[in-house]
Amino acid sequence: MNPSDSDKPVAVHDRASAQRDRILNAARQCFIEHGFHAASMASIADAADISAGLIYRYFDSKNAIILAIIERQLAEKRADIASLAPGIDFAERIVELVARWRAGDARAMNPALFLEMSALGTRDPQIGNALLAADRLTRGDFARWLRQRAERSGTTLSDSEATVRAFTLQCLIEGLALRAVREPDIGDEQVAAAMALALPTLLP
Amino acid sequence: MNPSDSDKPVAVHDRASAQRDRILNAARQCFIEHGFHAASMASIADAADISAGLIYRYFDSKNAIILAIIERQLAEKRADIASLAPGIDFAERIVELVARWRAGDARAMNPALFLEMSALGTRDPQIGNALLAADRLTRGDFARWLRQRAERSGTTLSDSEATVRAFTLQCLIEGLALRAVREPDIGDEQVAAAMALALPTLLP
Amino acid sequence: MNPSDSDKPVAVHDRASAQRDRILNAARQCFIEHGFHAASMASIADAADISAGLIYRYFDSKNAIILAIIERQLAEKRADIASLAPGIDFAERIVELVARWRAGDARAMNPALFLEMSALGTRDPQIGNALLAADRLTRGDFARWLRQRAERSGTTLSDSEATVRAFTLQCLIEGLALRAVREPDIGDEQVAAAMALALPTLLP
Amino acid sequence: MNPSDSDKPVAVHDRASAQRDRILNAARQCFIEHGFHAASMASIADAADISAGLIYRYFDSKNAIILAIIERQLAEKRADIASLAPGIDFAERIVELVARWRAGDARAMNPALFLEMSALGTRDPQIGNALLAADRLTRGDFARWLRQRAERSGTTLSDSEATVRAFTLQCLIEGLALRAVREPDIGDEQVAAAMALALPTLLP
DNA sequence: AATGAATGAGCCTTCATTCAT
DNA sequence: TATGAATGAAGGCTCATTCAT
Repeated sequence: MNPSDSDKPVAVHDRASAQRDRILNAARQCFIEHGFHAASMASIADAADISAGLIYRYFDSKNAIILAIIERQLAEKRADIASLAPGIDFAERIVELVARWRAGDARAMNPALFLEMSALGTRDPQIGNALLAADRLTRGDFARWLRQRAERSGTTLSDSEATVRAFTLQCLIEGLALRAVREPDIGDEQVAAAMALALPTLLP
Repeated sequence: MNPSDSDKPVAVHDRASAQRDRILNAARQCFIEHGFHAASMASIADAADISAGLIYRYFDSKNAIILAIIERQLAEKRADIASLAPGIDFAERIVELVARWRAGDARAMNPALFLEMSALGTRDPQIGNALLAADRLTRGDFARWLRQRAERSGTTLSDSEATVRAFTLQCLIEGLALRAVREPDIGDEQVAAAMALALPTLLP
Repeated sequence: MNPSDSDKPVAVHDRASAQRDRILNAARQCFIEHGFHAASMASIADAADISAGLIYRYFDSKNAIILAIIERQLAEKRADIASLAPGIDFAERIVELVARWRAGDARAMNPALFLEMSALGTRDPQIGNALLAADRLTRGDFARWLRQRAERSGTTLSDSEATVRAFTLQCLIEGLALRAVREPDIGDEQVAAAMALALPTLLP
Repeated sequence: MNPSDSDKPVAVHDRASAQRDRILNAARQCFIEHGFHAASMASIADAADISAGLIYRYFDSKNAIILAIIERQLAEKRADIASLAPGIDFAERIVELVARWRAGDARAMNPALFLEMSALGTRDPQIGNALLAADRLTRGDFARWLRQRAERSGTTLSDSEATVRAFTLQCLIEGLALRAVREPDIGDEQVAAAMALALPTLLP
């Protein structure tokens, strides 16, 4: 295998997807700072350190970028929540997650974006449907994990019961995301105390 | 008394604040439908059935309207939450409230607007501070009510304990607002079941 | 009748349609100078001595302006051709018309625009249909006139024969329009000689 | 003889002019479909199945391509018209030619392009001059042929008389080209009838 | 108080052209 | 020779805001 052309296609693909990533990262930052609508393509180009025109080689339109960011965000959120599950120290994990949200950890969902895209879903059906689908996935993840956890602790949880708990957990955690946006300097202890209060009834 | 100016001061004031209200109602509708940024002054003028120029006699700028809407929204939210307190059937009240949110009841807070302005608070310090202040008020309301309720049932609740519960309730209820936006056709029963699950530990 | 408000509606309408006219005249000039595509909205605004944004109060888009210009042009062409008919000195009239075309008389059809919009009709079905309809009208006008003329001179002309002559006249005259574009300094005599040669067989 | 460079000069030249042709064919198609201005270099590159950058090795600019296309078109038109001359069945030949124009025969002049470039000649002096020169050639061809034809039929035709007839024929035939563009579904019979009517006075 | 015409900055997007590879 | 990524200058259009009436 000739190395000089064996990985050419890969290289080409890498370049393109690296550029896409570069643009998406820049866009994410701009959207966080100014909102989807107020962030201009020029500002994204600036942040990505490329020319404005070049963006259109990688994305059809600003809207396509917004969509891509939203999908990323949904994936990040799913991952964030998946990261809660494994252990036993559930409350502690949530505290950490909220702290990352508040800190603006670039690898986690951004809560302000999360709110804005939720509002957007109200007006744009395509986005609305994507959100709906993602929410159902998340709830399913949660319910599944709760039943496993129940099993592990020797009890059982009916499907519907698991779903109600998952729903409630979702409300609680997203409510925390909202708090993280509106009161960015709330302390970890407050979050921890709230979790200590609410979780016992929700977890099997 | 000269009839032509007898009640002018009052009339003028009435007229002016009626106009302001007219504009704010129109703006609210436009903001709900298109978002703060995408709603144009022209569309607001249209909805208010006045000319675009006239708006500037009552508001300095579009931003001033947004601010006014946000303040209204915050008041509505406080009222919404105050309406929860009085009775004993707290869960039922929440279900009703969420139903009104989902239905787009014009006299209640609009949840999509609530999300969007929360995101906006991230970028505009003036808004951020207004939200912070409102949240503290709400939490105070909640805590006070919880302590009264505790007293009424013969127990006591420390200040800090009341605050934690208030915080948790806030997360839960705002989480429900978010759900109302993202899953507008969730049933009342799901909300009721979630409340039945979560409230017992939170209420004294 | 109070004169100060009796003609207000008229005044209002006048203003708007005066502005539309102002814009169309400017657009016509720009289109003649640069072509439909190459003329910019900014150049039209400049020529009309108004701001670029204002144009959009009177026209939906650049395309709407092009359409309006084309319709105007078609009307002008029909009028140009109608002006040929009345007299007996048909050849002379044609010579005059071609002279006006060559001179760029603002009240007559502009032959360069005529060519460009004919080409455009190939690509834009809306324009294509408008042209087709206008051409049929013109041919009808011509045929009707030929039959009247025949009658007046004591002969008759069948419908189909009149149509063929009308078609031939159309080709000849439009061919002259093309010549006016491509050889703007051809002399009147050449046109007159050509007409003297061709018309006898075509006119009854 | 070293096979690797034996026929290089020829090959290179062939290659280069083949590429030029390839590009011009693609450009012609694009120009017909979208017009000179609206056709993009990218679309031409696509149609030619080469990269956009490569075009610039063979042509200095888009304008150079337009110029080349126009020159080609003028040659095609001259050939089209030359093809009319040889026989006696002149009318029939014209009918055939118009049919080819309407059908978009790739080897004949394209009438929509013909119109567009005529309009362009109004604005770009270089093009205007090229058109003028071509028209004079065509008229000369025509006049020469008319005189030969006269001779053959035993009469004579003065230079100026031949020129007037040539001019008139040109108008008629170009008028037909215009008709071919604007009424693409006119029947051959109509064209034939028109020719039967008009030609007798024009041909010796 | 009220209108709506007018402005002009700024936005998204396209495209001819260049250049490193 | 050939590619296609990259640029940057326009271009069409929208919109908050102002102002003469």
